[in-house]
Amino acid sequence: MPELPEVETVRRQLEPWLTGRRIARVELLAPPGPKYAGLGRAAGQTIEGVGRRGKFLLMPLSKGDELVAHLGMTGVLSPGGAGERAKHLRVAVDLEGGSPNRLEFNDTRRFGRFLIVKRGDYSALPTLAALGPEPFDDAFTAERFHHALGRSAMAVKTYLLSQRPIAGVGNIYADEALWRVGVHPLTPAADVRADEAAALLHAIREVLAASIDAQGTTLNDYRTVYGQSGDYADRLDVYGRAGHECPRCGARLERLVVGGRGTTFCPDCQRHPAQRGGGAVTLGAGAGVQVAGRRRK
DNA sequence: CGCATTTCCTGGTAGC
DNA sequence: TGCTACCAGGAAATGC
Repeated sequence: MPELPEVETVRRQLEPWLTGRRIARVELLAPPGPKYAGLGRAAGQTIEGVGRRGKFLLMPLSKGDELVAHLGMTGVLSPGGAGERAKHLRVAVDLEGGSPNRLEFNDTRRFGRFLIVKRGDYSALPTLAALGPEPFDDAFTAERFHHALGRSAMAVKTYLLSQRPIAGVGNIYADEALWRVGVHPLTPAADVRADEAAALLHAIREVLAASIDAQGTTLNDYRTVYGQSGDYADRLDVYGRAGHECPRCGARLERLVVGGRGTTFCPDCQRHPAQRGGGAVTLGAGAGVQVAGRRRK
C-alpha cells in the first residue's frame, strides 16, 4: 500500500513531467463525490510543481487552486492514452503540449482521492490539515517526537497510523520501525520512553529512506509512474511474515490486530509493557499477547 | 476534544 | 463451476 516512500517515488517521477504543464481538460470517470471535488476548475490552470506532505501529493495550480492526490490503497498515477481504457480509470487529465500529455488516475478500490481545493485550504482533508511533521525535516527532533507521543493514550502503532505524531508512516513501515527498536505495537504512546522515541524516529527515517532507495514496496497494486514495481518487499523484516523466524532472534513472529490493522511483531524482541518490568524477566513459551480478532458485522 | 467504531470499495481466496 | 463469506486497510464519518 502506498506510504511515504511510494508516494515520494511517484512525486519524483511526476515533478519533471508535470511542472509547468497547462491542463487542457479533466475527465471524471468515477461517480462524482467529495473524493473528486473541484475538478471542473482545472482546465486552463498550469501545474506549478509537485510536492508531498505525508502520503498526500500536492500540486499548486496557477489560479490559486491546488490539486491534491492521495493513492489510498490501490491508486496508481501514470501516463495514459495508449490502448484500451483501463477498467478502474477514475480521472484523466489532458495536458497541453507534447507527449506524454495525459495523466491517468487508476484506483481499483476507490480509497484514493483526486481533487482540487483552494490552495492551502485542507478543510475537506482533516488528516492533511492536522498532519504531523515530515520525517526528514531537520527541525523535527527526537525531543519533539517524544513530546508528541506523550500526548496520546493510544497504542503507539495506532497513533503512528493516525499521521499526527509524524507524517507518512503506514502499516508496513510502522511494523518495521517498531520491530527495529523493540517496542511492542500496543505500548501506550505516552509510555514510550525518551530513548525509545529517539530510536524510533531514527528507525523510521532509516526504513523510509531505504525504501525510497528501492522505489518503495510493491505487494500487489503499487506501481511507479512508469509501471515498475518497488523492490523493498524483499527487504521487509517482519511485515506480513507472521509465523516466520524473527531475523534478529529467531523466535516465531506473531500476528495481532491493532487499531483494526494486521500487525506483525516479535514476541521476544518487542515485549509488551505489562510484561517487561525491571530486571530479567523469564517468560514461558508462547507469552505473546492475546488480542481479540477483528470484530464481525 | 479524544478516542473507538463504522464505513467506503473490489479482488482474491477459502470453503462448499 | 459457481456461489457465499470473509479479508485486506487509509482516511473520513459517526458515535460517545
